[in-house]
Amino acid sequence: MLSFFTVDCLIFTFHDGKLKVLLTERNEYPYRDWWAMPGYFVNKDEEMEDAVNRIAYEHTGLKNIYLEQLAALAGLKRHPEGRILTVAYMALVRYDEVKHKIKPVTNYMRQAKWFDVHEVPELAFDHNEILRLGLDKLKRNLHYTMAPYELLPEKFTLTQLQQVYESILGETLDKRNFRKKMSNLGYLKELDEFQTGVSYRAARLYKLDKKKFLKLFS
Amino acid sequence: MLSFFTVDCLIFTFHDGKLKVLLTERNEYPYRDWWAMPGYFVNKDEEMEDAVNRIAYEHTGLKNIYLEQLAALAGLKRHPEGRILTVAYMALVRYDEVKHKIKPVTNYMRQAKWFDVHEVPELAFDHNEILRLGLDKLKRNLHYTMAPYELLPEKFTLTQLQQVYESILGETLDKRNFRKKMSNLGYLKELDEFQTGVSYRAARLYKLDKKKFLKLFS
DNA sequence: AATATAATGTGTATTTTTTACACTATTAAA
DNA sequence: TTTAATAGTGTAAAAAATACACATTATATT
Repeated sequence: MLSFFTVDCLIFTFHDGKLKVLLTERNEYPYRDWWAMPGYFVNKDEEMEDAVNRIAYEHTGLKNIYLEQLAALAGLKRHPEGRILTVAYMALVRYDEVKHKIKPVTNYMRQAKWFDVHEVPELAFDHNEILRLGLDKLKRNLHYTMAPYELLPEKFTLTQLQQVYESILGETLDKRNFRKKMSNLGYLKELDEFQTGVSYRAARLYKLDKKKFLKLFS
Repeated sequence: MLSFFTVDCLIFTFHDGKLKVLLTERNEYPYRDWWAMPGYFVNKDEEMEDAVNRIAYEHTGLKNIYLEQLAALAGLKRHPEGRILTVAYMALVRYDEVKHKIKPVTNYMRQAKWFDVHEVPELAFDHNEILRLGLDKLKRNLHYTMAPYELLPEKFTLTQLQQVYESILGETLDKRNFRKKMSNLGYLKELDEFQTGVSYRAARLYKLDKKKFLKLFS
């Protein structure tokens, strides 16, 4: 009737045209030296979401990030010392906002690293399964949620947006059809600004019109 | 770091053209006399899913039912005595298979009753919110899951199937278009059997071809 | 036997959405 | 000025979704 209680958090971002997930190298029994998703015990008087935000903050320096609950896992055999119930979340963050080179504030992990979601090694506990759940949920809800815009900078190009879609769906999309559809949806604001620092034609920047988006999906 | 640990289970079925949910009247502090979804503590050495199955069995007499996890809720203020983490599930059962008039095997509840999902009173704890989650998930996943066929008898009429869709979507559908689409999907087996016991033209019975369904959605 | 009742079962035309497909324009660097 | 790299654009065909109404059939009633 009583159980240990942890939260784990998949932290996704988008960088270099690819969907990435932040993993940490464990420094503690069990699964010492294995890669795992960030996670830890929920404090006695702490709300579960606050615990997730705390853990995400420790790894990214960001507060008030986008969170979705994925699942509760409570298998008696998850942990050698008995049941440790964990509630898994996924967080979406903008790569350009992340404070990199955060020094580990705890000693239960050594380093954190962004992995391409399709190049993830075998992880501690059931974390590969949780990653699958996260990717599935992203994919299933892609068309109804702001997820793509939580992964991208506030101002983004249509090519970047298409790459987000492609990396979540795991398939390539036709450029003309993609742009036609996005512009028909009507919730992208075309800006009078352009990409800078590229050595080829600069693409126009867009941003999400949240009001129109929400009007459409609620 | 330790928390009490319960499971709660929305049990849905379909009867008389309507989607129903099983609720119980509590006989215990807190929320004594309130209606609530079935749920109880998970035993120390019991898997979480086994606990859900146990609770569903106590209320329906059915084993091996269709279950989906909805969410974990762990608010510090859910329960006056402190945090009680609950993992909410939904179960789908066939009304014709349910053992009705099950006598309460426990004394923490008085009676159980099927409610039309749109005529549910104010419930104990956060159970109205969980019901919303369940209905939302049913709706969102309607087209990819076997949910409609878990709610209907094994052999069903197209009208019944359409009623399931309508009650989950909360809108009426065009009969001819619905039938055209279902038959195009190709996973319904048309049987040479007909409804009995009706005082009007008997409708043809169908059943789900699980193999074809799974081939399509995995 | 005739009639009333209640639900079953069926087709077509229109609109909307999705798909397939290739070249010119622009910018910066070499 | 040439090269390299990506941006940006339209049309035709196919598929899917929508709107819409009546004849058929089984039973119950008179």
